[in-house]
Amino acid sequence: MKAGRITLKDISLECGYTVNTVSRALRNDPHLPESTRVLIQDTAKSMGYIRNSMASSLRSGRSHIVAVIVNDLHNQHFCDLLNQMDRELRKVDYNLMILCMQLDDSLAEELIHTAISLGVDGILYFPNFGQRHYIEYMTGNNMPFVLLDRRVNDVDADTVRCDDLQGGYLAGRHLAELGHRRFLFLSGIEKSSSQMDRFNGFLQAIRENGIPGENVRAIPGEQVEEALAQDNIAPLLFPMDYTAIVSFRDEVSYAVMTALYEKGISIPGDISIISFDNLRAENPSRPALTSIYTDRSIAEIGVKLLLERMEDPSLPPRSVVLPVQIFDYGTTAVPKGAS
Amino acid sequence: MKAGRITLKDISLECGYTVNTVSRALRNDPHLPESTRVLIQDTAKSMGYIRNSMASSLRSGRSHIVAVIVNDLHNQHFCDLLNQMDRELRKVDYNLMILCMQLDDSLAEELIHTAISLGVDGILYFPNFGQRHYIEYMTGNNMPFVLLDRRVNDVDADTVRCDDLQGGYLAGRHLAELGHRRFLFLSGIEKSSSQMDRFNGFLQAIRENGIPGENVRAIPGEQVEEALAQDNIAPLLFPMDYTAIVSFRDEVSYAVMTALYEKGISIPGDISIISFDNLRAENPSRPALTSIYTDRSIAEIGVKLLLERMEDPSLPPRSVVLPVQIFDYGTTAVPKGAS
DNA sequence: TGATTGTATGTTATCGTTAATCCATCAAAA
DNA sequence: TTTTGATGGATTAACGATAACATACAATCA
Repeated sequence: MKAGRITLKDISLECGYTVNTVSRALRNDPHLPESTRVLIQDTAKSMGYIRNSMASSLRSGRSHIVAVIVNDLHNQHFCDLLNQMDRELRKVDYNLMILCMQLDDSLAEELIHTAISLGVDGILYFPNFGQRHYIEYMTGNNMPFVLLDRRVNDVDADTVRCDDLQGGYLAGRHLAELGHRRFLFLSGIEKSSSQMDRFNGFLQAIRENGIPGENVRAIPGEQVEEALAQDNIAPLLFPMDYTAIVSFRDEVSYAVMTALYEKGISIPGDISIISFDNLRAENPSRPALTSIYTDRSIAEIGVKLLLERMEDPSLPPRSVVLPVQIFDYGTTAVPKGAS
Repeated sequence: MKAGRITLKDISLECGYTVNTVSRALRNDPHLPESTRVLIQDTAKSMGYIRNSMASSLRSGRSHIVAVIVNDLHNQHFCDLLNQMDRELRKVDYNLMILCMQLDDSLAEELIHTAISLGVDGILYFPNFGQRHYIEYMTGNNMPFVLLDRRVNDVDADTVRCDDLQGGYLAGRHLAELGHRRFLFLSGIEKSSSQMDRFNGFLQAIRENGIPGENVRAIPGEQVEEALAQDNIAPLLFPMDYTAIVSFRDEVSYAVMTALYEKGISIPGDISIISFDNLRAENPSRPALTSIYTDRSIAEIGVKLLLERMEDPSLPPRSVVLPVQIFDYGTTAVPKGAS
């Protein structure tokens, strides 16, 4: 019996072929005759051989690992996407490595650094705002990558994201058509392009319905996030000078719903609520919520673009904008007393 | 300018030291004089050097990666723990690689295989039931590992888990003392040791309070999970021959609460509900829920045990059982009409 | 003064795998 | 017969970093 890990050399000794031939057999090199290949593969299996990926990657230059860099794992929206990516990548024999920046934006560069150091073949990146610098870091190191969920201004790179402008528009039109005239808009983090687009789309829709922009009370994203973190979102909801709430992501909506329940305010009887993201599509354990989102294809398409980019770095940059839909799960209705 | 990645050799050429000296400088070898080290490090930095971890790991035998193998990422409980692990590991300059088995139990072996192949330094493993085989696979390959959240019968390995027996007991005692006599117990996946322990602890507590075991209607875990997946948990709740619900994990509890709300049944007015896991500890965006859990230390301690094991494989196996507490967030009360 | 120690480096040999070449052998084609 | 071309494989040289050992030179000590 051998001490450490079994290597190609051990197999080579065992079955009489050279290391090279063993290597090729285990990689299913078609130039080897069936019989040799089977013999070697069987021997390897019976000896409990496990390929040393580090050596393999070092030599071949490919690691078969894709890294995804995310903000954190507390957002179910992200987790769903990660799951889907993992599935997509596994299909084509890649591993997904999740690198999490723990809400600390400055970790992004370090994580990209780590990914490059580890020799991943590509990076899926959920950029926050103002991260051109990091993106140039990937470009400078010839690292294939795809931007997800958000576009980054003035950066010409592969991107997949939802049509946030349309999303905001749909939300606004839906509520306006129901008869709502005054709104509370709970923003996401300021300056993210998703945020801006959704807000602008929303404004456009209500204006088209003859509602002035002043009828929207918008709470800055920082305030919302802070309130959420402190489990104290109720103060943001008063005075109740509106009949409908639009919130930037489902997590916030759930917190709001809970706060309203506690005050005895009914949804959608007293207040309508609509939000973004696609929690519900993947996670049936949450209460239904009227929401605007696209399906999981953002993960699927992101992976697809990345694989293509890895294959051919000279491809022109592509940008995929996924259409969104409104899914009415019953948290919106005509405003009170207006039926 | 150089084409591919910068290597030690490039730095060596640039600053006149040998590759070896450069390598040592970048690893902060104390035998090098300050001046040389600083010079080399500065040169490396200005050239944009990024260490090739594959080559480094291959030679040194250490990858500075720890893998964690999880069921899936839909359970917020897991995601919280992962976040915490990541943080702990980053402190000591390790990377966490999350390998997800997509609810497909048979993937476990493949993922362990992958982890070994990638040369991770250790594995954090959330075992499901009946997985001695996989554990032996790690042992057989001299891979340091720690079992989390669940014990595996007859396996003598480092383990960290919550005291599920006590958890079940606390739940039972709490409800019995409030005056509840008939219960609905929504189980987790059958045969998991957590499940068994919680149920047994629960039974023990109510028996001590003079309540017969028949007063507990237990729904098998498979049925619960299936209902959850189909977003149709309501049928399990009828007939309503009980006044309190105990559910195996918070996700289920939320689904149940939603279902009850929809039927106009109030919590805790009509029905009390109590559950396990520690969602709330990390995620304030969920409604409060009377729940039994320990803190995030399961991640912290798991990482600690693993690091120790990696350092000294000859250590005797250790088993840490974390105490649990009941956190009463107001979803339990005296049964209706009993006050 | 010669021996010894220590400091600051250079040399050389791997780690395990894969890529690039090269070399037999044998059969079919010219 | 010689040429050509598959077969089936062996040889050799990397990939980039690190470990073990060696060396040169100065400082220290008996």
